Amino acid sequence: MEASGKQRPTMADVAAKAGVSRALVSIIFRGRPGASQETRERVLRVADEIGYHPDSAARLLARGRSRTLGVMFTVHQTFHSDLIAGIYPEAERLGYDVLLSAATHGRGEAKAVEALLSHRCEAVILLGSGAEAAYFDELARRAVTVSVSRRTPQAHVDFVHSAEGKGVRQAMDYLVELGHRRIVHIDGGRGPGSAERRRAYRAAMRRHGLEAEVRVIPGEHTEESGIDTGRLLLAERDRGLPLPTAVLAGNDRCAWGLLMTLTRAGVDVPGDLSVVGYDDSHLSHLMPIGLTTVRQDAVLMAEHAVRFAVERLEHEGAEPREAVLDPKLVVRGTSGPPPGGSA
Amino acid sequence: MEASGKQRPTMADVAAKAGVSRALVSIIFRGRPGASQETRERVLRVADEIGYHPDSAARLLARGRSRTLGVMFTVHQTFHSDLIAGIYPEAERLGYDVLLSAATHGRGEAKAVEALLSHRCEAVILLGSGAEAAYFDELARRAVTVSVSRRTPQAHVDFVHSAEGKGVRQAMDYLVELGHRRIVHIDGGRGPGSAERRRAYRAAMRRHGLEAEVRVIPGEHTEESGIDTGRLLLAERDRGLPLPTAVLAGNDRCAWGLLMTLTRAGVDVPGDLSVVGYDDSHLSHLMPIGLTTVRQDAVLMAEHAVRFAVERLEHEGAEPREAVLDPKLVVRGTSGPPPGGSA
DNA sequence: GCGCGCTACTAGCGCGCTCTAGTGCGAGTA
DNA sequence: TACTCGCACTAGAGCGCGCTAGTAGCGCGC
Repeated sequence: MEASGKQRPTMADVAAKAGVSRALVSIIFRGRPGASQETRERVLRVADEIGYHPDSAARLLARGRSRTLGVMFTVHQTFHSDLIAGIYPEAERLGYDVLLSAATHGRGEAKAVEALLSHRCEAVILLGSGAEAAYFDELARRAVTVSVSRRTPQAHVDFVHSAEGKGVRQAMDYLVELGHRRIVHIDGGRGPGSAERRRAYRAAMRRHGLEAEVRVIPGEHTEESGIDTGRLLLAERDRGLPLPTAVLAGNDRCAWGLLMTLTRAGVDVPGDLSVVGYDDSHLSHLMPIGLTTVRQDAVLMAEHAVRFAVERLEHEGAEPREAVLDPKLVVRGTSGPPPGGSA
Repeated sequence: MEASGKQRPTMADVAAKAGVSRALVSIIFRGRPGASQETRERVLRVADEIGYHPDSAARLLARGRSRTLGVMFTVHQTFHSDLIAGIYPEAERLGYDVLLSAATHGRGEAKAVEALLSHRCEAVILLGSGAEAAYFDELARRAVTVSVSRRTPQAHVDFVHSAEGKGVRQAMDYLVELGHRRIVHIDGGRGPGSAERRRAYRAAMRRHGLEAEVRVIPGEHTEESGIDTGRLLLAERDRGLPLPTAVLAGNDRCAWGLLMTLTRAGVDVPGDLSVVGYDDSHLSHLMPIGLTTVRQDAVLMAEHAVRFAVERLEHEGAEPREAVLDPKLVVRGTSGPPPGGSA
């Protein structure tokens, strides 16, 4: 057990010790027919004894295919964690390996993706990528590419996202029905889905005859953004302006920041103001009074993404596809009728 | 651009097109001396033209060393995100690649680690592992192993963690000095560092002559745990029992859940009750009034972990080491004097 | 002219595995 | 007996690289 004498045993070691050929060991480890039951058991036992574990790198090099999916995600994006949790089981079910690479501050998406590609991922699944169509296309030339959440219609890759419009519409209809009129939207800037959500918000307001009340506050998909907006609204209130009666946040993280800020300042949610999020990331049902939010089913989205990738890999020449999942409004504790029964 | 004609170009392609040998291309891509400036530029240009990118799998197989660090983390653990963000730059600085593998519900640590190992990671960095000493030892035989946050003294691996005792002591001294006496601790169950924190809490209470007030509420390092505790305390209050004046949570996530629950129920933090977290994960300064917490410097911890791994890899036979970083109490908005000036 | 050192480059083996094209052998068939 | 067939197993090429041990060519000193 010296610190660094870690000579990994190889197939040849197993073969020698079991008194068979290397090829047979390979057959056995791949679970192919062509070995008798006894030999199979003996070889596996020997392998276990000497601590043999197959080497993916060599395996992956030897067969042309790597059967590996690369996933690019952004650190601290809670919804990405939900997606990752859904990707693993589906990939495993289909016999694929998963490699993760994170984009962080100082390590851009491109770098994260490059790492995946250089490890021979056959397909890349991008979670909430902020890249442009040209980049998607370039990527598509190198590997099967699936973009989750971010839709860039021009690009020649698979997309999985939810029908942002429908989600927003449900939320808006719900709020209006409760009597809200002063409904503000914090948008997600260049974040995935933001443009569609913003557009749907505007459309819904118009449809309900509330165009005069339309107000989009620029934001991001971060807690900071919600906090900033909270401060902004409180400052306005202190200057005598009325608070909105409902806020549709860009995503759950933003809603959360807003909620914290307002609640701490004594604003009663949902008594004084309703807050609706977007994503239904695992945080939202954790909030003590659950967050009313538009649910994107992370597991379903993850499964679609994996399946798209695998199908494109296994059936050559398939055209890129798009999965548009129906989001669903989940009413929890942060929403209710506006103060005074109507705005 | 057919969907799946992705024949990656190889070194041989570059060599042929540039009219040099494969070996020279290799030299150039490794940045070794032995090629003239012009040839270097020409080859790189050609490589770029045909879209050549080196293949890690082959590279890794060819040189014995993979120069790859594997990182096992748990999905949804915010602090792990902070650590990951710190690991990348340090690894890159030292010329190492990083592979991530997540443990999720249904995909245990062992599985996540196995994936890393099979991709030939030379070292494994475990973030907040819940494994036992025996597992660490077995792992240590297969690869250099560094455990972050979780300390298991018996095991023959490197450890990076913070001086839990010191951190808790600082927090407790601070609270007591403010006049708190009814200080409750929500522990982290089997979570990393919990045992030490619990012990330190008890010791501090005793040292301040408050053993009669010692109260440890069993918990976990999750938001749920904080929420549950919050409900428990509120229920007690409703039955006429006094609230504690301060709560030392197991980590920030737990503190957060508690904070949400209490705040929503109208408890004034820090007026009625102070809350202190642990970790200083990026959430804590995001809370509208920042969370008073014990700061573990994620970046520093990450750097230590990477350096430990690399040093063990490059200097054979080095003995396992332990880095104990000093945590530091960060006083923000969730703590203050107890109601009435003293408990 | 010769050996010397230096730079610029090449030949070819081997990393640990997969996979195609086999070989040997006993049972079944005519 | 001669043959085919199927099963259990093996030989060996090759995946894309890294790397050691070279070679070719050139300027230099004597």
